This record gives sequence, structure tokens and C-alpha cells, in this order.
Amino acid sequence: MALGDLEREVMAQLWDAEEPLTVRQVHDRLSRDRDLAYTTVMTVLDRLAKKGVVLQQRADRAYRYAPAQSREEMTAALMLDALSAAPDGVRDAALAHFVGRIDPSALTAAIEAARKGPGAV
Amino acid sequence: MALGDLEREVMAQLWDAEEPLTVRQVHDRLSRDRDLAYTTVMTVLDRLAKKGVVLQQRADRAYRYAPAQSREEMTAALMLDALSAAPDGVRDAALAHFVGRIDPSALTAAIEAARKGPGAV
DNA sequence: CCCCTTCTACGACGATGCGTAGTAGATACT
DNA sequence: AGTATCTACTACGCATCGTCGTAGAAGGGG
Repeated sequence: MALGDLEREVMAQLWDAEEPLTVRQVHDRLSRDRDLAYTTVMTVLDRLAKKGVVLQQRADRAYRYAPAQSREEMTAALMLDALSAAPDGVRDAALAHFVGRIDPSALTAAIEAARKGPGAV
Repeated sequence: MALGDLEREVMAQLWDAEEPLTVRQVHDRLSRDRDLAYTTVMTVLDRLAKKGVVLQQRADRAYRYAPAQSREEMTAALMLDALSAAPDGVRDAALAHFVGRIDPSALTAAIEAARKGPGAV
């Protein structure tokens, strides 16, 4: 699921927040940098919810929005999508190209972390 | 650079071909499955050229189109894009998530292949 | 009880991207 | 000369996205 620029900014706020946010809270945080209408933020959050990338839950009067996945999970999923787009015979070579382009120490650290168990950063 | 469905189909033909193709050649190959106007294929190839993902070179009368990158390179680049979209502090964890989700033997093979030298599949 | 604030629901508009294709004009083969 | 081939340019419909307005529900303060 590809996101637009503003959608990504909103996701960044939700990920930074470690707690579900209301439309108003997201709007306030974005308003430090940009000048957006309250309803713009609402529309974006609504679209993100319809796409399934954020979860919507009622609390008191207002909805609270939380990311459906952690930023790490979504990033990993996007990488997997890119890899899966290649046909079978190409994946190994593509993976080798990818591996050759990232920092080897970061890779070994990632392998170690993954070995210790998923989710254990 | 995100590609549309038809754009991806055209790229698949160019990648399969191991040789630059004319519009007509691409059109013929696609016509085995689909019913597309010649000019549709031309438009798509032109847009791909403008995006820089295919190279356009004159030969005789007709243009020949070739992928600017191999399928492996482009796939790896897209994976890197996805990874780079995450902020610094998240990349390591995202990479660990990714590593945890792919076949370990494919990963070690990829590391081995990458170690031997870029491009040596 | 009425007004003001706060939310959500829904619609809308302009820009852009993409699939799709037609027409016009150049060029070459017959 | 006529026909086939190829590029150039334009265009249309649809979906997505950034952007916002209006309407309506719902609660708090005078």
C-alpha cells in the first residue's frame, strides 16, 4: 500500500507517539511545521484507516488512531513486497544485490537480532 | 519510481529479451496475452524513457528500448528505497525484521554471492 | 434551555499518474 | 503514387491524494 507525502507525515506522528492520538493531537503536532486544516488531517486519518494502516478506536467522543504495524514491520513488509515483485529466478540475485549494498556490520547485527527472536530489537 | 501494471508488464518483456526491443516487438509479445493498441505500447515506453527506467536509442528508423537497470538492480534499489524511508534509528530494527522474514539459506547464499563480488550471481 | 465548541460524516475540487488510444506527419518500400 | 511503419502530440476517463467546506450530532457553560 503506497502512501502519499502527507499520509507519511501523519504516520510518522503516530509512530512517534507511542500512544493512540486523536485528530486534534495529530493536527496540533503537524501544525508546528505546516498550516493544515483540521479536516484535512481528519480526511487523511480516515483514508489511512480505510487502507488498514491505522486502527481507529473510540475513546470518549473522539476517535483515537494508532498504527496497525510498527514502523519496523511496515518497512520490512515494503522491502519484502519489492523483493516479491521479481519473478522466482531473479529473487536470489536481487537479494545478493541488496546485500551487497548495505553496511555489512548492520547486516550481521540484523541477523543476530533476528536470530535472537522476532521483535527483539 | 513506482510503476503501473502495464508499465511493469512492458519492463518484464524488456528484461526477458536480453536485447533492446522496438515498440513493435514489445507490442507483438504483449499481444500474445492482451489486446493492446500499438500506440498504447508506444506511450508506455515513452513514459518509461522519460522516467529514466528504460533507455531509448535510435537504430534504423525505429527506436530500440532497453532497461536502464537489470531486474536485480532495480529490485534491490526498491528494497533500499523502502529501507531508507525509515528514519535512522529504525533502520536496524527494520532490517532485522526483514531478515527474520526471508529464507535463511537464501540469505546466506546471497551474502556469499555478494561477497564474491557484485554482479556475480 | 440556548449557545459555543468539538467531533464526525460526507462531499467536493484540482492536480497528477496511468491505461488507453486516435490523429498527424515523416519516411520508406513497392 | 499508394501503402505500411514509425514517431510526435493530444486526449479522455479513472483513481489517488492533498486540501478543505458544510452539515449535523453531542456535550459544557451561562
